[in-house]
Amino acid sequence: MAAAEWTSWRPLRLAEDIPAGTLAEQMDGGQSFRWSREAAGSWVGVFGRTLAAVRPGPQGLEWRGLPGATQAEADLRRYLDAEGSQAKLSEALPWRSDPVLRAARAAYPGLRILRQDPHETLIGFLCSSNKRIVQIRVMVAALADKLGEPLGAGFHAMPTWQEIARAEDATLRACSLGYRAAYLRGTAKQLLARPRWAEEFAALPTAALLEELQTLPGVGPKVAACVALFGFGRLESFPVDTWVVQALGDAYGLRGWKPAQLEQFGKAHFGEAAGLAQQYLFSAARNGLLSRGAVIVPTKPTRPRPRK
DNA sequence: GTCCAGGATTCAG
DNA sequence: CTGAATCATGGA
Repeated sequence: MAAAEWTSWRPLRLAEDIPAGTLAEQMDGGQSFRWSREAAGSWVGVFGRTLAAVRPGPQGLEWRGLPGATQAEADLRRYLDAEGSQAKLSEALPWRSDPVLRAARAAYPGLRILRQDPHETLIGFLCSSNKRIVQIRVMVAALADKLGEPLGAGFHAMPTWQEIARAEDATLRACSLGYRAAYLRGTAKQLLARPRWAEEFAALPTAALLEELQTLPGVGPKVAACVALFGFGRLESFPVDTWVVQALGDAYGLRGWKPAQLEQFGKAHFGEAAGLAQQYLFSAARNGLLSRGAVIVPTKPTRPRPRK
């Protein structure tokens, strides 16, 4: 197949700069499963029907896309919150009185919640249960490559519910979905009968949205919270996963609390942008920056010790 | 071989 | 209602 005909790299002006480390965490930190790192330190991925690449440059973030994709820049700007609407929400988080949040926030300055498509977010997190992020990326990539509409340069859009419903069992099995294949099938079957579901869901207040999402097979409290946060822009949504359980247990002394209790704590403690706080904590915990009630500041990259 | 993974569902009590 | 078992798959 032909090599991608990219536009040249161009600056993407952001209200606030994204440091390279934060960009990596934002593109590959479990919000979206559609970005991959290229050799030159850039990130390439698909969101909606837009193919784009981004990289940190000397003057700030740079991007490129396919020629003729006239909406790509506007789409990317919205996707990355280029206008900075989350900046004041982040500023308003209780980081001044909360040393754990302060450290996590300082570790990933400029980290934002990606504004993703509800459909794509739902598919991604339907695949997410009991899987590592790298493995989720493999599943989602296989779904797109085998079932999604070709976008050129070998990239594909996420499959529609119809494309998922029509797929052969063998095709889904080849995506390494395991028991999650039934989640996708079941949700596809329900939402096929409801083509405007995303708009209908978007009109609901957050509590009702979370409830409605959980009527779908494969969607429990945690997946619903992720879809509400990343796909519907509900910044107050507070997903409680294994990393957040660990972070709140270790660094906040909440060991033994059940997920529902931790969710309530998170919403009460962090407020209207609890989901953004959650993402700071999630990233810090997953990268080993929180432990045992203290915030660990790494001095050197830890290297696995040779074992006998 | 064992254990675990951005959990959800089903079943027993 | 709560807690435990089960669910496919791949990597460490």
